[in-house]
Amino acid sequence: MVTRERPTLEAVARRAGVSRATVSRVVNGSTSVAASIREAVNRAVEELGYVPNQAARSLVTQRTESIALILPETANRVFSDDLFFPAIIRGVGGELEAADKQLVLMMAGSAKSHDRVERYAVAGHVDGVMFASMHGADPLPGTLVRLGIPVICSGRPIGDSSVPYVDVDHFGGVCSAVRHLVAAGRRRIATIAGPQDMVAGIDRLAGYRATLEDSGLAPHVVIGDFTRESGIAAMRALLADDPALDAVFVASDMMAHGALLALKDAGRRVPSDVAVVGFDDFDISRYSEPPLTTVRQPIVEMGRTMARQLLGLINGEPHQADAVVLPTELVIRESA
Amino acid sequence: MVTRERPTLEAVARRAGVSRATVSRVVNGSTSVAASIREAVNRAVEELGYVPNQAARSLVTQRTESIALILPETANRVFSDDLFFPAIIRGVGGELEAADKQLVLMMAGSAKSHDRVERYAVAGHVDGVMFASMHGADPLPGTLVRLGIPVICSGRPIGDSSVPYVDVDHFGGVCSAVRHLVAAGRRRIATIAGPQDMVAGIDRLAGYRATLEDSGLAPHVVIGDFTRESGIAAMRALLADDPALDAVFVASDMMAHGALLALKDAGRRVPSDVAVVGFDDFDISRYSEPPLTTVRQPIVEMGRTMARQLLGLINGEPHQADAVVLPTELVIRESA
DNA sequence: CCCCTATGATTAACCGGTTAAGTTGAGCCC
DNA sequence: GGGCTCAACTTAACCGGTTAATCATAGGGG
Repeated sequence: MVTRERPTLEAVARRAGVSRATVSRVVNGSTSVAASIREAVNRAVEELGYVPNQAARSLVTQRTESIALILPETANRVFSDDLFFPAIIRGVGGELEAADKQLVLMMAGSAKSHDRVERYAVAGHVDGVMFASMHGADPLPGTLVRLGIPVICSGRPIGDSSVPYVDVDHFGGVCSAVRHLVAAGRRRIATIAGPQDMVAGIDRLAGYRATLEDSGLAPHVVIGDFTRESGIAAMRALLADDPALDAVFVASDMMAHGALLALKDAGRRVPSDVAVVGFDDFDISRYSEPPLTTVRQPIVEMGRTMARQLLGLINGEPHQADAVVLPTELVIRESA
Repeated sequence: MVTRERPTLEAVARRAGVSRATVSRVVNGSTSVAASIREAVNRAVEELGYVPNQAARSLVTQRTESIALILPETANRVFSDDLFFPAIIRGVGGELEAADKQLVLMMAGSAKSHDRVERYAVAGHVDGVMFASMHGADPLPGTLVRLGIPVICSGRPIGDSSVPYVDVDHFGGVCSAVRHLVAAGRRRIATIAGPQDMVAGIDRLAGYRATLEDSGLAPHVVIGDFTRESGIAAMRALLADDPALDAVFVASDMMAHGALLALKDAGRRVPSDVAVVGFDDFDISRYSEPPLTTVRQPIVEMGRTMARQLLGLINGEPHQADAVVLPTELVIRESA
């Protein structure tokens, strides 16, 4: 493995017959370099195939040109069944690429890796940190903010108002979903809620409760964990509790798919016996049996927005919004 | 944004009453440091909350402790419908975390970003590079290898035998799948193949052709692109060509799901009228209607193996295998 | 008792850039 | 022509580590 000698600034300078400082200025596009010299330097750069050494540059600029995306799950759980993180990565990746920043991916499930993430960020290995969808009241984002590290969360952080975030309008989306069910004449509307240690789970349940109360209907809640399996189990539990239910709002498409399977298994027809509405609008909901009415949340756009906000923070742009909330939208298909 | 002063080696050295060099040796776990001094240094490190500056370290060691994973698709296509990349990331991520290396994610769809990746790797920003599932005969991996940069591909690279890779036994998996169909008495066995600029597409089609020939049956091929939509379209085309076909091997689960939808739409029953076998064993195949018989490939394990092989290369371990091929396995459910 | 060696610490050079401060020289004005 | 300004370049200090070379000290052998 012969890691070939790479040319340094010094080499370029010698070849172009100027000083290191001048080459540096040319490379960084500074003004106040005579056109003739600039050309000579550029030619030397070209001929030698010079590429700046990022480590050396970082050492003095205190910038790494890379940002971390923290996925607060163990590496094993992330991606197992979930289409959320991939979509976030897609949005973030596109935006960072355009800004010529590198994306460093970190999983932070265990307490040990949680530490690792903190040390890594504090050590200045990245210019900023983004947290994707957190559980519970994680103190890490707040800690980093207090240390002066630019941070953005996806999803309003629980219990720490000092951390800027990007989220979607869970509440509003759920309200329009549940109102849709009410308007269709459904009266026994249950819900399969998400985990209650995540904002997405909490807010969607709150939206359900509020709308039901407005309509003078009684709530009927079972909690799931956003997986298809939990959707199946939760649907069975709901049916056991209330065999006469005529609708269910499910807090994620994956669980909704599980619910559809369980309903079919129980001999219920969708939507004639039981109407089903999901939340996410993943591909899968277009192809489920029947196609799923669901609340679309713009996950890729959320990733993009997070990246944009973070880049703004890093560049010290003023008047950065502390929170950005993206709209959700009810997509009506056949299940309700 | 008050990026707080971080303590340096110098500060720790002063506090512990020793030289910088000694602190460096303690931090890097070198032997030949007296226990008493080691303790004093460690205490100082603790008290000051010292974390080494990676840029400074990289500058001298020529190591960055991070490795790149290249996803050779545009940021927009990756993850749109595909569960392959997430699984690779999961495997790679776990293994790298254990080795305390950072994962830098790069999308390399456009020619421009292709360049960017090359420059980035050549600039020594990463200690090694992994390519996930490539299209066509991409020269980049070979280029990097020739420059002395450790590289591993997922999937045998087309047209460049100098690049080490990790792959699965596409051919063997497909053979057992098609033999299973033949053994069940199917005689008009079609296939929906994958893109023919990818090894996964090519090898799976080759396996199909070989097994069919062995059995004295006639092949019937339509090409898809691994998406569900292409599976739907391909299945329709196959049925139009040969309404009497009694089985189809589909080169990916996503396309197989599309095929199931198209078959249902055409009024065919699965498996009684038409048997269907997929390839991948994604979650979705357990829950399709009917559950999908498919060839399981260990994608997460592939990611893990790639990471392990790359780490071996980076550490200059001898006798590194040039190729690792992981086994596939036929998972029989209800569709065939 | 002296010299040699082993052990463990320090000194100082170096990695490859950026940038403040200093130098040079051309152009302008009186 | 001399002094001043200003643009354009060079010099040199610095970022924060690693490590080869060097030095100090204690212990052991003759």
